[in-house]
Amino acid sequence: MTTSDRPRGAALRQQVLDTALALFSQQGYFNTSIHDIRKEANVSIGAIYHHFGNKERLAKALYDNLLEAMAEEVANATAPHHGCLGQCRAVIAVLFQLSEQQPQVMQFVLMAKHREFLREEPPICSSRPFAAMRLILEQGIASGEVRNIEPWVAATAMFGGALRMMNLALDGVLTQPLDSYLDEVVECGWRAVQA
Amino acid sequence: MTTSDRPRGAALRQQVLDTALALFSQQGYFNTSIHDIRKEANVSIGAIYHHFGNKERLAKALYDNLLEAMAEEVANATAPHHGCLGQCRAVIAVLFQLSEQQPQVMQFVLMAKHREFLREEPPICSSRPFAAMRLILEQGIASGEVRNIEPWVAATAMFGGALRMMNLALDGVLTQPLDSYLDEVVECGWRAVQA
DNA sequence: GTCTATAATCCGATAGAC
DNA sequence: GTCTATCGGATTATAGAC
Repeated sequence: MTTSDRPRGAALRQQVLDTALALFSQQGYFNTSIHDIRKEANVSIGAIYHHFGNKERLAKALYDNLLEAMAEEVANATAPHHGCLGQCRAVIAVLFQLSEQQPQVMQFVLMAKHREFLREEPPICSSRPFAAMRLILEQGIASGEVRNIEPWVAATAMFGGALRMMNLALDGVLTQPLDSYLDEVVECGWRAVQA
Repeated sequence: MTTSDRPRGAALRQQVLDTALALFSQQGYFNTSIHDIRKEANVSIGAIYHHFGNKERLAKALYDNLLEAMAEEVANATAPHHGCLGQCRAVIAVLFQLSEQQPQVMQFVLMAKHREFLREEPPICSSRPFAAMRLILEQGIASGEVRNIEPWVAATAMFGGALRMMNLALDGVLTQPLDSYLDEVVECGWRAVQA
């Protein structure tokens, strides 16, 4: 305890990111001070500012990392599938899994209002994973698997229910694990858009 | 200008609420100081604290007022309808209208993360309008109009797409007015759940 | 009820030693 | 790179006159 268990270098940087994620997702960005992070991560204020410059850039680094990782997960999940339904199901399945296994990540990446603290950030619907989801529906329309409706409507119809279920799960409203609803949620989304 | 155009009494109170809504919805709760509200509303700090006690109670008063009003709008919209589809359509129609006519209200009531600044507030999905939406689907299941699926799944499938479309509209992503998507959105939601 | 002036606190960020 | 100590500023809230 006394003899500096403190991380250093890259490990320190990661420790700060992990702690920031935990606190931001639990309390929100504005309810979390740099001092809170310093204390919880067992590092110094100076180290945090050395690595990240300021509080907003810390949040941005965290957001970029996690969003990119999520985009990768989504891309990997859909890769094996070629049909529109299969891809949609894979996306929802991986999002549900992430919501259960890394709820803090989903809370921070999908449910937070980033634009309140990351002033220059575009809306999340234009980010990589969401663009991928919209593209899947556009391709489904092109191939005739999906009805010929407005692409935004198709994407929100297919995934809107799933996203709201994730919201409920993260808010602790659901009694059953999210995975147990997967089949029904996919079925509903697909019925909404299928040709 | 000089001779005190300032509101007083109940008018002052409402002026503060209106200004708080505008600033909270545009900048977020934490990016808005009491002094910002004081300045924009053309009232004194003392008056604000006299009427509301503190910043959080101001936000709570605003939230309660607007949520209650929205619940009323939803209730009034559904009242003339008896079938499940008609009620669902009426709910989405009124939510779309409110999103266009009072975007700040929808931004603050539906899209903000209240629990970050209203610590004791339950999740919004348990609020009156959302409970009403879920009830409509439960009744639809009971009457056989809706497939026999988990009520949460049914409610999120029916309304999740519409809520995401509202999100897109409020983020300025959509080019067309929200109303123009109404038919397709309702159609998708209903296909998702209909028996 | 409304006002101004100010108190008390907290926070983000920096300085400078090591 | 990491640390501690501290600064400057902003914010919430209060005090007390009117």
